[in-house]
Amino acid sequence: MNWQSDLNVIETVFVPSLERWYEYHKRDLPWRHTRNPYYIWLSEVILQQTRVAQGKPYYERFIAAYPTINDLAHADERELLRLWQGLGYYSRARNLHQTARHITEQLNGKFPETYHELLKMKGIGVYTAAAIASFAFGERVSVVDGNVYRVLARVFGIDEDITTTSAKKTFAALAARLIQQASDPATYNQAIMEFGAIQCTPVAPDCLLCPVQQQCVAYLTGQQNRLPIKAKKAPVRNRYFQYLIFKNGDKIAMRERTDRDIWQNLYDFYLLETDEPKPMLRDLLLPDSVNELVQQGVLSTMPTGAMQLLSHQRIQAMFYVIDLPDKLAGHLPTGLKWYSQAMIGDLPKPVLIANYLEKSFG
DNA sequence: AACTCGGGGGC
DNA sequence: GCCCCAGAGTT
Repeated sequence: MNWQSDLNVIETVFVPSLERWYEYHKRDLPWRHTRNPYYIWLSEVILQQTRVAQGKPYYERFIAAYPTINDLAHADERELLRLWQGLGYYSRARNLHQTARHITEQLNGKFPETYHELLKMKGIGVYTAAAIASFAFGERVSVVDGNVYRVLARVFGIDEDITTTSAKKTFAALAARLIQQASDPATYNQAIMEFGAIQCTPVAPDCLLCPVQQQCVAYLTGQQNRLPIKAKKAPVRNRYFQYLIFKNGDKIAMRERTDRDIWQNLYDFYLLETDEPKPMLRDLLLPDSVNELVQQGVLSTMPTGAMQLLSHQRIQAMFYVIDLPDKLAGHLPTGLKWYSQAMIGDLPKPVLIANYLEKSFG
């Protein structure tokens, strides 16, 4: 079935229907009370792959901590990551910082105002560029996010796999055509996303009260639960982290993660990763220098375990606390540094580590 | 085109 | 369990 044959009929009904629906059903969200491109940008980056309910408190904290892009540009990166802690995808925070500096220093503080200029910024891709361009500057460019894929796939009965490049082109072309019908591009873009989030939900969409029910191919053919089509993701990778937590008095040894891996620029402890579970400290193959520290230290508490589920990894961690006498405090493995409890509170940490610290030392 | 990058919430 | 969330960058 070719959706293009029905497009002319549907599009003139679909767009105004969504705009009307939005006017009545839209949520009152803080970033909807501004056209300041800096605030819009901040909200959009926070909301990438993140639910509104999760991102909202972060948005409030960020605009309080960094009221202007100039403030963000001059922020301490560690403090910024600490504010971002728990949101995940930490490269978003690093790119945010980098782009704030770029705009402040290279662009003389002038925020890019067009879709194409916005796309050049680090951390601003096709979705975010379209969102800022339309919301802040009124440009007639269409956003295509997860909500839009779902709504369009259902209403227009598109059964291409949305993870493929060709499908992305199909949806982008359709969205670009639809927004030509919009009375206001910003309102329409927000409307279709809000509609996907509230009405045309992934599971159990509210078709009975849907304003475009009679225009929806999926509803009319009973395919709401089949569309959109999406290829399954690769299974999650299992990883086993053995953490050695060196203590000296009230100080704990931590290090910044700098490898090309998860949690870049966040802080954790001395880590030995193994390819299978190693619940016994004595089974760990440690470097000689580290092993010597372990031998001379005191295993001060029972080892504890924890699991952290990411979207693409399942991390099973063991935590071994080792008390070091003063005379060995200067012999930490490379990269580790001593931090007092108060200092650790200011360090950005993965949720796995923050939870552990809270439970064991909080 | 495929991989990688977090964490949480809903069912 | 499984899916998805106002995606982007790298390989």
